[in-house]
Amino acid sequence: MTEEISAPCLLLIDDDHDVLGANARYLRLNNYQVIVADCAEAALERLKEQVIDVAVTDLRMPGMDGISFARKARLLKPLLPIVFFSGYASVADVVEAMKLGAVDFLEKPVEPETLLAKLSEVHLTHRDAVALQRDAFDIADSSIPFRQRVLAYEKYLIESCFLQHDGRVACVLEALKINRRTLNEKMTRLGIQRKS
Amino acid sequence: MTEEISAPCLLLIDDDHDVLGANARYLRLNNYQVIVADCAEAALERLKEQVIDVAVTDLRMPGMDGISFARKARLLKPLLPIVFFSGYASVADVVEAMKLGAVDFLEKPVEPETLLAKLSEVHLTHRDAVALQRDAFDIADSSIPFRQRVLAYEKYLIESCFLQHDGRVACVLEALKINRRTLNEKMTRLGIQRKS
DNA sequence: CTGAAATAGGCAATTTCTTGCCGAAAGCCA
DNA sequence: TGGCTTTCGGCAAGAAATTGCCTATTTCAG
Repeated sequence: MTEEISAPCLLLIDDDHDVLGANARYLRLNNYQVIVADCAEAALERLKEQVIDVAVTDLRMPGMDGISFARKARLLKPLLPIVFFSGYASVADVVEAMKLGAVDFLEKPVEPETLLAKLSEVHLTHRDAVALQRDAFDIADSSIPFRQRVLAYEKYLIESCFLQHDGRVACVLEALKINRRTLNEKMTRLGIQRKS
Repeated sequence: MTEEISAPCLLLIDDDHDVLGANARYLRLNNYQVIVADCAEAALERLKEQVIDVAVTDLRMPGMDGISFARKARLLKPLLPIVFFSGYASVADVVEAMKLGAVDFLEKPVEPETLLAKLSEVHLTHRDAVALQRDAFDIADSSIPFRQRVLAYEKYLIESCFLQHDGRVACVLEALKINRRTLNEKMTRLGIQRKS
């Protein structure tokens, strides 16, 4: 397993100090290392100076809003998972946020339990097919080397094939018309784990 | 330039026949080749048998809804740009749709002009992805061997990189971080011709 | 037309990938 | 438990890809 055991580092952004404090406390109790910021500007500073695994931000804040924050954050950390929450989000807001690569958009009031559940989901799925597809297919980022992209694509092909065939190796071999040893080799090389 | 002059092929899905017909007419007048489907099931059939550049679907439909459609469509065509529209979308709906790779989510009523504008935007930003799909995925109803797919992907990567860099080999080498000899070898093997 | 810069390709050494063979481990059902 | 099926991995030969070196060809500005 390549699971990291260390506490994931979370950047929590909310202009409401009470909510911010309460959520931070709850998450700290649940094995998160939480960094708080009460505005987007401060959050960007934290982002520059620390290694952050995931950011959770309010949409509407005085000063810079969540969308603008995400836009700037993307420049700093292209792959940072960002979770939004807001009480009065329009469809356009949500679309914009998701286009900026938000992993989810929660509606206020956000129960700490919900947030926690969401975070562990993020932790689990972020490396999954979606991220892979991004590596393999995102033309916008032209800075990814050829080899890396091809490998990401191979990984995506194999993983999606496993998904489609319910994890049966034999079926995958048949579908991809690939030698079993080759598949095994590639899975080892690409770090693909079979999940039941 | 390999610009295609042919009309982009659009798959329009809506269970309301009146709206469907009206939009289809309008788009056809504006140089789109429009294929209509009044339910998701029919749309999937069209997707299997035809080369589609972009799909536009209602969210709420009797039978399979837009989200389920997108989920299945993704398996067939990983890169198909899908535009959703709906009158009463919840935040969760929009999030789900965007996670499935929707390029946008419009709110009903959708003015034909808005849709048209959105489509040309999609056409601009997804030109490359659509090209890849043609080369690497349209042939692929999952029965295409692994190796063949990877080669198609490599070919796409190289060709699109040449497009982006105006045919300059040196720039392509730099962008893909690849050895010149390797690039030449691959181009020979993959049958890639440089065009000025 | 001329020379510099960019690009292509032959050759060969080296590296990497593929894959058959065989035995072992894991999972499953009666 | 015992046998059957599925999957995995070490080993090694063979196949394919990578890449440096050197030279030929093409392109382009002056």
